Amino acid sequence: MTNLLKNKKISETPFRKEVLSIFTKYNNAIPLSIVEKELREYNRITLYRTIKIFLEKGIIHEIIITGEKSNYAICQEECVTNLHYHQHIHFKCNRCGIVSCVEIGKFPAIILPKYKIEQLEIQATGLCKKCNA
Amino acid sequence: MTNLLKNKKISETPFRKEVLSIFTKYNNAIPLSIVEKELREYNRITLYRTIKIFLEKGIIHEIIITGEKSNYAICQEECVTNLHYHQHIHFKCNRCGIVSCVEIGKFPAIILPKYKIEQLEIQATGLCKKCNA
DNA sequence: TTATTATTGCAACAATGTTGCATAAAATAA
DNA sequence: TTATTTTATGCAACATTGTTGCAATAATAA
Repeated sequence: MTNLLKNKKISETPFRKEVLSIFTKYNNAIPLSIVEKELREYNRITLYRTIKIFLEKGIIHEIIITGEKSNYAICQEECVTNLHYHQHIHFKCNRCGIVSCVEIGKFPAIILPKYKIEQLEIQATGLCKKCNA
Repeated sequence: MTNLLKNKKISETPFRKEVLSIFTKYNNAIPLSIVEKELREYNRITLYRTIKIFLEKGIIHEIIITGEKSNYAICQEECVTNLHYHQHIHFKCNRCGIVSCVEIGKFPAIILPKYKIEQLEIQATGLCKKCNA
């Protein structure tokens, strides 16, 4: 995390640092609306561009659960730019509403005859650890 | 398919029949832009409302592959309204661009300790049957 | 055929996202 | 450190996507 921006070769500006710190603060995925609330003041356009470049550089990744707004979460180290081969599934809790990346022991092998699968994304909804307790 | 609209208890209008026939014509998922192209003329608002009610009534379902526009496909019979427990995965071909529902023999069992999984959605990208040949 | 109910299309708006360009700030070279 | 180059920011303006109230119209039920 120390100097993630420089590592990814993008300029370190106060705004980008602030947005990054918001993502690091949460350990689950968050929608843009939460980023906006955390920023005391911000420029809409700059925020869009910041999100865009963070996505491009593999700093964050986007999680779209059908019927929900986009959520964003910090990428783990194995997340190479533009090739998000997740070893986790994306989970949305129907009770608390939190979207998170859940590590999974062994990723299921899906075999489709004659197809070539390059990327796999698994999304689940239900009750999270806390809400299921 | 004969009288799907009446079965789902929504009025049968010329426009709805036309939109439905477009979805039936394709045997893969299609984005709104294709529906628009197939309709010689249409009202934007009515189309949105038609898609919305088709989704609500379980006539079509929405497929959102990260980074892509929404695609829509006719629901199979097992698709009960509001509870799309797919026995297929959603596949996007990186070469021809087509999004489709691919039937899968046995759905993988994903177990997350302490979580309760209610719905599972699996998305894959790669090369489809045709493009991989 | 008539009465009731639901759909359509218009106008107007709201939310979300993009682009060109001048200014300001950050990174790099001297 | 300063000067130069490169990149980011903010404004204005626009594009796309989706929504709502309401009057007119069409579909269904009686």
